[in-house]
Amino acid sequence: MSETDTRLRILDASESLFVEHGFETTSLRQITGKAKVNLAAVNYHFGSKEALIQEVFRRRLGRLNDQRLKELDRLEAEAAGAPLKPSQILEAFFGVALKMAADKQGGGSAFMRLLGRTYTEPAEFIRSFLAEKDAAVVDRFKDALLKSLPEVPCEEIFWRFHFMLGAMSYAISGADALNIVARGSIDDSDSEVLYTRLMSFLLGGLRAPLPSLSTKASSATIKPDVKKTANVNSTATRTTPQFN
Amino acid sequence: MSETDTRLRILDASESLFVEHGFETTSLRQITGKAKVNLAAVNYHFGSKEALIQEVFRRRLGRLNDQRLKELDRLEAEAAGAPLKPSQILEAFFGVALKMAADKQGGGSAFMRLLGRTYTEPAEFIRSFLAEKDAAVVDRFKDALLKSLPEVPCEEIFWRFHFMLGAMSYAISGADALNIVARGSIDDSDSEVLYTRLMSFLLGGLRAPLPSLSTKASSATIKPDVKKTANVNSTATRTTPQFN
DNA sequence: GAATGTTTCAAACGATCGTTTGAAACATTC
DNA sequence: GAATGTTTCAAACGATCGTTTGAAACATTC
Repeated sequence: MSETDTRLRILDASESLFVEHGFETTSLRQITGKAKVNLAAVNYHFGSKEALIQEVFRRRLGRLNDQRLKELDRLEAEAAGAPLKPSQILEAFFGVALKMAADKQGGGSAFMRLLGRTYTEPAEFIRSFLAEKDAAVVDRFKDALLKSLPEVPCEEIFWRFHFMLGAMSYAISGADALNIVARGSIDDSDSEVLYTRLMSFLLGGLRAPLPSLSTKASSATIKPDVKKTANVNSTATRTTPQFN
Repeated sequence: MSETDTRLRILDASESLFVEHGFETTSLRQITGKAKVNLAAVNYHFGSKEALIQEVFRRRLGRLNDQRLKELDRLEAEAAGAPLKPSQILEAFFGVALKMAADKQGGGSAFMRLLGRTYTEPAEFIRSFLAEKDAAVVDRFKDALLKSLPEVPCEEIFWRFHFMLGAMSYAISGADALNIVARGSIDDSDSEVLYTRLMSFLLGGLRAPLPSLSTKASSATIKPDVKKTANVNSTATRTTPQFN
């Protein structure tokens, strides 16, 4: 068994066990048992459990974000300076992720389920590690969105990006929970269908009318009825009446 | 120290520690230390750590879902049989939740951050416990949405509901992660602003054009460009061109 | 082929976990 | 106010955790 073989076996076993049971509940003995390697191998090859967790993410996150940037580069080169359509940007960011999530054989499927819920992970070192790896990519996509939707304030872009991440997270990892509530009537086996479903939803949310944010907000009260129609779309005029 | 006092101190301490560190990482010694009660008090009053976790949820989830149903009842009584507007339904479901999340003094704030990420919790007993408590409420709201958006298939409603839950989860628990990426430029202190932001996004997503789902989908391939425009809105005709 | 470096292995380390115990303290009942 | 029931307390239980150890096995170097 070569060095890399042992390393890979540990990484693969860790990944699938983390998806199934989480970081804390998964013990090194479970991991080394599944990987069929000696218990001490984890500390020998990775140094610690914490470093192993980071390596599980580093391995896949690099490729995911590289693909995202490559796709964005391609689109921007094609557009030759013109702003991209929102749907193109979302497809580059979320499409690449869902494609990885759908790739059962490459092993990316399990990883994406793990990634989805890790943004809300309580453990500080994981969250900040993840955010650090993503910062550059998010910057590029945020800029593209700002260019694509010039009427939308930067802060609003950030928030909607964040909301979209949440929707994607649940889309990937959530069919289990959804099915308990839906009493088994949900089928998430078809990743293409899930992709088109999610993309419609995300586009609708991203291009929703801007909320009217009163400049001097009384922070305690919530006024659900106050809302103003604003045009969010840059490539055409939206004159649709609002149905709030 | 009365019985209920000890119980309450344990529940409150658990809740805030669970938010901060998660279920598995929080030890009973941390909890009883923070609550200033004896270690054995947890097993005496709750039976086990698992039962304590369930009680933390039971305590607040009941009230949350009761309020949601009460609000829906009120709206439906007002409408007198007519279908509600999608925005009304969302406000009853998500508005009540965000109101609880914004209520710093009542302690609901911490709980909602916890709840948001618990739907993707790996531990089976937590997920199924949660789904069981929510099933009745989700049923009622799903029915209201189906009535409100008769053109939308039931399965699509389920998925969009699920996506919205994800967005809400990130909205409530996610400003930390968002701020690392956004380099501290995000302010989530104003809950009213967050509410209007999220509601715009959710409504946009819920009323997005239906995706065209090819009846015989090749489950491996993803075709991001195939998409059809469909009218989702029930209360008026949407003739907006699509900008995909 | 001896020497050196790398990887594996079984066993043990100290620490911490959730839970249990039995006595003491306290409250309630009659 | 004795008896009974409830709650608190310090201490210990066995189990499991991540990590370390030192020898053995294996691979590579010269």
